[in-house]
Amino acid sequence: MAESNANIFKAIDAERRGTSFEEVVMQLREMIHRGELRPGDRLPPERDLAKQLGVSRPTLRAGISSLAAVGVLQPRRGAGTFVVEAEGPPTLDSSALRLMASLQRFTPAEMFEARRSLEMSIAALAAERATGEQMAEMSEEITGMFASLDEPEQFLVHDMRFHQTVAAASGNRILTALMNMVATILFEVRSKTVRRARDLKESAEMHRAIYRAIRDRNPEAARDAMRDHLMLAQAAQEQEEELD
Amino acid sequence: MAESNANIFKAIDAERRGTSFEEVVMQLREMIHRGELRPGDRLPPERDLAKQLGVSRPTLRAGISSLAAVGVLQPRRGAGTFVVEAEGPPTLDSSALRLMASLQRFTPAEMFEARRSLEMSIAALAAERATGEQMAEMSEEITGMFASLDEPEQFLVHDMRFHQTVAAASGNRILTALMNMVATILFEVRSKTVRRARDLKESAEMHRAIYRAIRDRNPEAARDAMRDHLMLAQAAQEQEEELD
DNA sequence: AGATGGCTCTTGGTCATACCAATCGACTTT
DNA sequence: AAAGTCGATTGGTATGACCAAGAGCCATCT
Repeated sequence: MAESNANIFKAIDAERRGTSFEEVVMQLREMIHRGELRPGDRLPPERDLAKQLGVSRPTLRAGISSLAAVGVLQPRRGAGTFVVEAEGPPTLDSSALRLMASLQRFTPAEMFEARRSLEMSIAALAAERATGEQMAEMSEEITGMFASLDEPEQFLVHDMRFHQTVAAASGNRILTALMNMVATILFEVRSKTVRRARDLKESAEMHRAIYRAIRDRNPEAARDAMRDHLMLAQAAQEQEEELD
Repeated sequence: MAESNANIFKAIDAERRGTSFEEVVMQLREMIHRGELRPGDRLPPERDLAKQLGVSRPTLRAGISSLAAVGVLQPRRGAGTFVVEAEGPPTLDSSALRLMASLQRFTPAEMFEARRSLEMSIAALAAERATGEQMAEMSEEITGMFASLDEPEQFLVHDMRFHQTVAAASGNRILTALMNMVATILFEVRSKTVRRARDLKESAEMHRAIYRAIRDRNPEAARDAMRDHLMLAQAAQEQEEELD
């Protein structure tokens, strides 16, 4: 029969021809990859772009939604759709990881361990590469921690900034982005539990140990200090959760 | 004027009321987080779900597109939309990282370094936790490498499977997922360059060194062996690129 | 002349509706 | 009973319209 022939052809032709909207996503990605779209650029209006790509506006919008979901595009009503600015610390959208955590039932211990692995590597790299400026910034954040031992909220800000600075000093933006992904999720958990001021002084001391190791250009010591710090932080977190 | 009053109220009321389609995404995410939607589950038909959530079908579809973009939902035409099965190695969609690489101009050296950091941690963990079964699997893949020294394509398959097995043995699915993200992108680069058979034997030997360290429950040795292996792989890759 | 307010146009956000295409299942036929 | 067929279900796309929020222009007022 002719129909079975058609099926055969379909099977042969099974080069996974994506749906039309996947085609749009691919087109846009390639435009970005080829540098035709640079950070901060504005895309043509949806109506024009849809015509230009030969698809309907809803289809185009589905593609834009996908790219917006991964944090690459940023539509602003009335203004246009923009390629996201690559400013500040590189951040990958953590929603994907958060959803995967829900689906696969990741344990907090697993997440802490992942963060520890990332930050230990980052600390070691920072010890090799940190500039004087970055080290000064770390020092300032530690000073800020000691100055806010009785203001947990403020302390947390300095804490996060310190880790950001170390990550920047590592010179590896990918590790930085991955660390941010994991840290964001852990932070959401942490912000739910009451922050007790008890351990803050000890925490600040451990940050100082990390800083000293980096300042002394001692990667192994930096790695160990970071491990000690995060192990303690995890223990404190788990202790707090038991009390709820 | 009444209008300026309205503006004032608007400013006060600035509780960042997300767009309607973001509301949909949030609803779906919470359903997943609360366990109402489990891996493999099928969502209600779009027409029904749209009515249920009080939005139009295009809006709902935009939300589904977003979640599909991060690999959580998987629409199948004619069948329905499913929550993705959490089977096999955990894999986060790498498109986000790939796009970020384009936007921020990540260097290959940076990506190699990120992979190295991740896999060194993974190897150390695997040395502590690998089961006998997993070690046997590693051994088999190494055998496969030696058996395909003159078939680069086949060798590469065993290579990748070995690293997958080590990652699984690490017991940390987050690190595994992150490693896969980075490795996927590097693999895309690698598959473009011609694979020369010259170094395959040496590569296989280094894999064996990793395996032995894991078998001996020696985390430090495993970490070092993994570092040596990936450093050499990077050097070989860079050498090949010079020849193009 | 400069600043300020409002107006209008651009542009993303939403909706309703219709039709196409792939899949699945029940029914019919052999 | 097995296999093919047809129809219902369901995601994919298209058209067209309207709403809402910025942005920029212009007229008015100071």
